[in-house]
Amino acid sequence: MALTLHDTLTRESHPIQPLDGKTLRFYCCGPTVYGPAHIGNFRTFVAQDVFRRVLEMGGLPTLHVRNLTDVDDKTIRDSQKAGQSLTDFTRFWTEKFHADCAALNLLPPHVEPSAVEHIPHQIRMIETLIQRGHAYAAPDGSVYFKVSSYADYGRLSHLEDRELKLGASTSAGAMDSDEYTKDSLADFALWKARRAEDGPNYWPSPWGEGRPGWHLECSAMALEYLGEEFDVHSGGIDLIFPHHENEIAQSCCSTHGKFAHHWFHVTHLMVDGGKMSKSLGNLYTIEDLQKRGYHPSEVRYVLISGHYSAPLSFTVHSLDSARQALQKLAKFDKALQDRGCPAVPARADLAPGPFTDAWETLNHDLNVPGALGAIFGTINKTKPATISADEAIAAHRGLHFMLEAIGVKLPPLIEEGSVEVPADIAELAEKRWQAKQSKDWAASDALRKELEALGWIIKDSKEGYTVIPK
RNA sequence: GGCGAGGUAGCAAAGUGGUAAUGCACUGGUCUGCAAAACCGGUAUGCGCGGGUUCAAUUCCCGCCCUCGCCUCCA
Repeated sequence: MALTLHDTLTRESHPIQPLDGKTLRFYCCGPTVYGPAHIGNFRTFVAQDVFRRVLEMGGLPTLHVRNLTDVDDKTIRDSQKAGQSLTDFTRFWTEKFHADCAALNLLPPHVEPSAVEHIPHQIRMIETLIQRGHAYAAPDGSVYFKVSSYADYGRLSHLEDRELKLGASTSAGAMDSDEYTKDSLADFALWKARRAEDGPNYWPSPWGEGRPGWHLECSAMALEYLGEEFDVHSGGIDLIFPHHENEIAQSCCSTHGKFAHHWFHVTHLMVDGGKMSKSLGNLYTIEDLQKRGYHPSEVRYVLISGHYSAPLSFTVHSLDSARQALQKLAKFDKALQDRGCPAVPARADLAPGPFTDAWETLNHDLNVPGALGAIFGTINKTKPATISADEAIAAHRGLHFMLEAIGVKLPPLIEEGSVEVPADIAELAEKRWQAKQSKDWAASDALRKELEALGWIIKDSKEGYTVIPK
């Protein structure tokens, strides 16, 4: 079964088939490591992770490249502010990013190149662009890409004649002092001349000391690890313009290839009805949510619960909903284990089985929410206690096939003593048990209500009771 | 102004030219001293608004309203 995926460039869905017939090669724009990534950033990385998992579960090997932007205005500025070397500063945030990725059950990319370690590659690309007449050095030592030299500029974003529209934007960027030496406002920097405020962060180049522009690193590293043409390029929807447009221009003008054949863009996570952003202060990190008692697996579940192409409304409450949904999955798994299924089925045994409709839905433009609906549909009509042993095994393997495809790890069941009960709650619960034993129903019920008001539920059995959070 | 996405039950969110998945929440029943869990059932005559095409539209077409994103370095 081939995955079909919408392509930003053609605005149509296409089956995903590897250009080389063997391995699906794709590039994802990675994080700028100058602070903690927020869950909006992670929506994109999670969607890319699902993309990769679906291909691999479908039997297609992948080559996944995702860069680290560890040299740019923000990393340089904030490392200096922190009094650290750029290397130490970006290493710290890279490690934090990796920890968050692991917590979210993201598969590590096969290659994770660092921009600062590929400056020679970027310089080589600039030299080629200058030789071919697509770039020029300005008097101050910066180098710019000449947008007018590339006829197809704007094809991805459908933004053309951009200069005519300048002024419509409220951004102050265009007036930045950086931009003074450009021939045209549309031109963008390939190499930025050293500035005093960059401190020790500059590198030698044929045009003087400086550092690479942001857009260039992705073109250079994609070329290095994926070649002149590769299958899919992905990122957040806001990168379409100018970042991806610029990448296309740089790559197509410096090589003989067509660069990425398919563009996969993920729409933003919405919070408070708008885009989550640092400047608006409505930004959540994984750590923020962990402090509020949520597990990253619950965050992942929320992030995949909307289709990647549509805005997804995030609320803290949605994490509670995710927790219950995950419990439902875990309970189904437990019921199948009670029928003799292994805790973790062998990967080689995984097959969609009774979850085939969910698998088909997932392969239709990565429809995770639709697939989740189909998964629960199958669960609701599959009664572990009454089906045959073979059916139980098939259901178990199918469930785990789907969980692997969407990257969901089952949580421990809440009833299994995974939550610590505070001493005062335990004491109240014991008092209620005593009241119940002496058949003092009034006192027993009063204590139950009291505990419930405190957020705890008593679950009685013949031998005793357990206390679980509400 | 240009380009793009979206408006489906309390919340979230799929979907389709043939009469609305799923999760959470809520709720009725069985069970239980009462609960919980489990199981059985219920909860949008309706899919932003107004027209049109059609035997049939939430799904196609036209117009309109609203929300959101991008328009130079934001996933």
